[in-house]
Amino acid sequence: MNYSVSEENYLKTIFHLQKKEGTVTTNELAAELKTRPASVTDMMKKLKTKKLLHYQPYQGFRLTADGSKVALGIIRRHRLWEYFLAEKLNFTWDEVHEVAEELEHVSNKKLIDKLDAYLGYPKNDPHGDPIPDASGKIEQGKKIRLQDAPLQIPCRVAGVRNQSPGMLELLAHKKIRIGTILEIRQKFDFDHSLEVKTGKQQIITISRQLAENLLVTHED
Amino acid sequence: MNYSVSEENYLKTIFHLQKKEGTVTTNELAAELKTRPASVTDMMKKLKTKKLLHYQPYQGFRLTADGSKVALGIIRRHRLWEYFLAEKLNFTWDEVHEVAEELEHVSNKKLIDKLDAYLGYPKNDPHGDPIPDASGKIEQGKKIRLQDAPLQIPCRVAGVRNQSPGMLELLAHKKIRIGTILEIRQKFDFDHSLEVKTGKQQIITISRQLAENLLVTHED
DNA sequence: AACATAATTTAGATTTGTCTAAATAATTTT
DNA sequence: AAAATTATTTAGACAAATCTAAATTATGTT
Ligand SMILES: [Mn+2]
Ligand SMILES: [Mn+2]
Ligand SMILES: [Mn+2]
Ligand SMILES: [Mn+2]
Repeated sequence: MNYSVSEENYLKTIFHLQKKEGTVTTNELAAELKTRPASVTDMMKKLKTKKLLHYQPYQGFRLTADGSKVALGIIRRHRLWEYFLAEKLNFTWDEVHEVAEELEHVSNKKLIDKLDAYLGYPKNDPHGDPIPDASGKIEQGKKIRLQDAPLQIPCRVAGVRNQSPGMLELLAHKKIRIGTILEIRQKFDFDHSLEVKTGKQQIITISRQLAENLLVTHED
Repeated sequence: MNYSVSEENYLKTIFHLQKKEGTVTTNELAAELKTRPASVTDMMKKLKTKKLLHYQPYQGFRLTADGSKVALGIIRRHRLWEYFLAEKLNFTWDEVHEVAEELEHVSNKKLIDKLDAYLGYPKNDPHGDPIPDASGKIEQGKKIRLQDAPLQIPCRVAGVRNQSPGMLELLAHKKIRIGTILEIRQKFDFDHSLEVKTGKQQIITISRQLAENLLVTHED
């Protein structure tokens, strides 16, 4: 019932990767965790014997129901701490991830549930990602890329797919944050750039690269 | 500059033990950490090569200045988290230690300093122990007469009000020095004598005259 | 289908932290 | 001072997590 820091980091990363495609490969996971494929194989064998993973050699892997449950617990802790750091300790949203990466491994249930209550049961972390509740249930607001959002309909920035310093710098410059309301006025086929109206009625231009990495939900 | 959870637990425990007596022994430390003497010896060698410890085989050990500095950092984190848990998350004072035992190992300086600020720079943890500041300085409690110290609470001999030869002879005989830890077990109204437990777990009797002239501070 | 390339696994080594059992040193008792 | 006891260290082993290099399996190309 208790997992090592290393096991937890593997489980969480597999959970995220398998959302994008059904199944995760050895090299993919090694790249994401900055480790070697041989190390991944070793860990996959271990997680399989613990029944947290479906795995047959050369076939890729995905979490079992038990594995997903463990992963959701880690993600809950990670995102609650991110919220705490941003909301209570005044960390900026690009600083919180690194610290939460360590705090997430303190797995005392009472601590996390009390933290949740103290924070007022927040629904989303500072990056707009949903926070699983105490039972592991996660609210999926259907996030789409700004690029794919309909014209003339206001939507709300709910997350980013990329947290590179360059991206964050650009967002800061354009004054776009989680929660910012955007409405696409026009799409230009030539360079796939967008002309967008902000909540403050300013007209700005958003490049294809940025529009691909901005996640929005329907405003309501 | 970064230490493992295990190294940190050793450093912190040595710091606490060496306060009671100048030097710490292998068995003492093994008992406190619930490990084996052989494991302690292994770790002592490692901490010595890292220059955190003074250690010669069979001679016991104590922290170097560097080692104490690291230990104080761990104690600062531990006690700040204890304060947070009690004050903000409504943990009771007997629950906080166990959780802080894990949180103390998240050693991000910015996190701890921001937490400190958020909590309003508390001076003491929920057990009354002083919290070291960001530079590692620890506030020593004010000196009171042993006679006026609370029962069942360990305190530290910090001075004497009287330095007559007779007093010093008596102190030497009872093996009481500056730094000795004493805990009052019982106060007798008839003659105002005290039954006191020493740091070495010996039970001794201290007369009214002596108790009036011994100055102690709250431990730690 | 055969070959080349890429992905994955295996074999064997390393580091960290722990353990048991045996050897050695220090301390206490006689 | 010798013997007995206790404390400490050493030797050798093990589990966890990682690595490199080599072997194996899968995939893509001609
Ligand atoms: Mn992590
Ligand atoms: Mn996040
Ligand atoms: Mn600890
Ligand atoms: Mn405390």
